[in-house]
Amino acid sequence: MPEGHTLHRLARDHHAWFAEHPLRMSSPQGRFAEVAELDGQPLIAARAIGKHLLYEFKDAWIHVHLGLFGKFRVWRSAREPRPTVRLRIEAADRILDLTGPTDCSLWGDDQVEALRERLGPDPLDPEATLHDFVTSMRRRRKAIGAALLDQKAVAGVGNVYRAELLFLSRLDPRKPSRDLTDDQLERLWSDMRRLFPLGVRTNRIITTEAKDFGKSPSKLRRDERVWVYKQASCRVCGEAIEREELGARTLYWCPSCQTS
DNA sequence: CCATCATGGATAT
DNA sequence: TATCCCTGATGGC
Repeated sequence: MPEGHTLHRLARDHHAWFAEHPLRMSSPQGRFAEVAELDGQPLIAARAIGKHLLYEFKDAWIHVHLGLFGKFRVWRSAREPRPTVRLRIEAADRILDLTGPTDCSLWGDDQVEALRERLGPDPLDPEATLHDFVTSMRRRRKAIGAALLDQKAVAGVGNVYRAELLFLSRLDPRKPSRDLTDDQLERLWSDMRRLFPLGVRTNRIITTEAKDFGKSPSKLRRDERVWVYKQASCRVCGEAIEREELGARTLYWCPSCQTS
């Protein structure tokens, strides 16, 4: 679940549910007990940058990073938290439980600023530009397949979108990032600008065209939503999809189509 | 019941 | 590059 679109969707929902409400804040598991210091304060805003989620309060932030396992659950009536719940946010009509995040600690403005500086352009940030992206990608010495996962290069891309973006551009994942043409970088950026908002709206990663299946995007089966990620054979040429480690994650790609 | 796997990333070496 | 962390769904026995 957690690529950039997930965090932006969470920020949107949590903002709608909780902003300006005084909230109960607790950490039943105890690992991030410090969040209870904000108990009773109103949430000013919830927002996402790349794969990071930030809750803004008057004098502090809560920073959430889901990692691979982090998950939110929402309840509409009272219930005991499971013992693994690391953050519980409670308003009058809703309870939000967070399990398994790598982080949900209290942050100051300086840490938030450092995070912003550390991350590359986020395609879901309206102020990010193609120029930012091109400049950033041209600075990398890595293969494009590794650079897309590097949050300092571009923020929010995860293993699924990486595979799909490379396929949509028919790019060889091993091509050095800095050797991509202007057109190739522009295609990557415009695909992210197009697909990530769709991911936020549907809460799913969809890179195929729903109309090709005669369905609405939300009706697509899991295997219809993507071109290559965890697929056995290529939708376009029928060749076997390869899987190999690149950038410390399993990359899925079509060696016969992705030669640019 | 147990092993395996997962859309991530920090840190040590 | 290797190691570690965090949870829970799944599938094989």
